[in-house]
Amino acid sequence: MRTYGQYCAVAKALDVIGDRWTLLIVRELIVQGPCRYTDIAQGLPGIASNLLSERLRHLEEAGIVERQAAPAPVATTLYRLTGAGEELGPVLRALGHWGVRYMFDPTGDEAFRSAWLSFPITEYLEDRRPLDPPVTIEVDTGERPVTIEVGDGVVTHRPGPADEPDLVLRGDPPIVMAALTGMMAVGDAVRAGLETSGDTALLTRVRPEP
Amino acid sequence: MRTYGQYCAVAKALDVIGDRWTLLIVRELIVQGPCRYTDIAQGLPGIASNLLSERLRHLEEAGIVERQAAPAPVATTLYRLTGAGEELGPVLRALGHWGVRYMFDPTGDEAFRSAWLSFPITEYLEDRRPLDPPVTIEVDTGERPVTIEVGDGVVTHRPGPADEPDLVLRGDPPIVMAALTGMMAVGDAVRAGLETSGDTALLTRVRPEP
DNA sequence: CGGCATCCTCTTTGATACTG
DNA sequence: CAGTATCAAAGAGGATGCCG
Repeated sequence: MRTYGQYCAVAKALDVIGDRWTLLIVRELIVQGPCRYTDIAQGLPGIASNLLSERLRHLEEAGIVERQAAPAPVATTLYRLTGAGEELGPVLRALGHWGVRYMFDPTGDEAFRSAWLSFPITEYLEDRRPLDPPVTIEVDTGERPVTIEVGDGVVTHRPGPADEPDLVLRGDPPIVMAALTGMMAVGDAVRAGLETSGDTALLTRVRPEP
Repeated sequence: MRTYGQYCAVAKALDVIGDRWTLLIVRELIVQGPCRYTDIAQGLPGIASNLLSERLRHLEEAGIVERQAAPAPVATTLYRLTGAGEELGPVLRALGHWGVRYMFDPTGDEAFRSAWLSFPITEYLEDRRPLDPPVTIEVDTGERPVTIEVGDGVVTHRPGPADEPDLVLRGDPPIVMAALTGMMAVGDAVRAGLETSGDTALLTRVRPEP
């Protein structure tokens, strides 16, 4: 294991989770919850199987991930974060917060999983009118749909379609991001390819202050 | 440039600052402020010169670092963080906060710069008795001394010795860290090699709640 | 000196194939 | 499904040389 050899909290953190792919594995375990090897792999398009295997072993030795022996019916190993692993949440949120600036560049042929929206949603959206009745927004980007529920001052989200959405946003991930976060006016977003159904005025409920 | 090719805020952040050494260069520019190539290099023991050069170029292209042409007398280039670079502060603080858990292992022959204490100090110490008169603590680890000033509810620190310290802590970095943060009782720390002069009871002023 | 560029060796990675 | 095995390519680390 290659270390920086520095007595510094930042360097020591990077010694443990600074290798390529490592933090993205933690990301998958945070947004997906405990899951199987193949679930992690499909959330990390491009990773080589040997690397995923090696990184998981390293994370286990470091006490960040633990593998849970097969429960009777599933008969497979589950990977889950330990307490120390969960405590990496703030690191990932800080990275995601900083990285949102790159989400509005036109995406070429990048991979996308709607679970990754978790970071922008929890970091950027807020319930700006907590006293108004709850609202459901469905986001549909071609991948799995995501449902955002807004009400009582909190914004939550979950995978899957909404039963009776008040608003549906459909389009490529960057255009949906721009519309959700207010980087682009709804009219401009629609002209750029966003499809909507429902009350687009509801977006002002969740967008961050300009 | 190698990217993850994922439309995800975290992955895109790591595309830019995920390479080896990159975040540590940003760390140096945060704790040292704007400085010269050699100042960065001496804060990064072990880095190869070509890597530092390449990373700085990359950071400049990414708009995280800017180089300032030689002011007349110094006749050398200064590197400084841009706004986007400063905004990496929360990322480094989150990493440092998480990494403090590794600061209490016995250090073998790790490099140490007292400027690196900046992260534990600002993350962990607080003024727990803001109404008491101000207090000055000097930390001396063999490297450059650091002075911590506590008063009016804020904890500040600066390089260099204190004029009239109320307390001086002297010893190897891990033992000083343990004493400062309260991971170890003062008596145990002294038995483990800590030297003190002044009023060790002042430590309760800054240590985090147990 | 400060700020690199080059060359060389060694380690890590990425892509693919294969196995219990 | 959950990995290992193999191997070519890329990157890291170290030494040295160059140039204002």
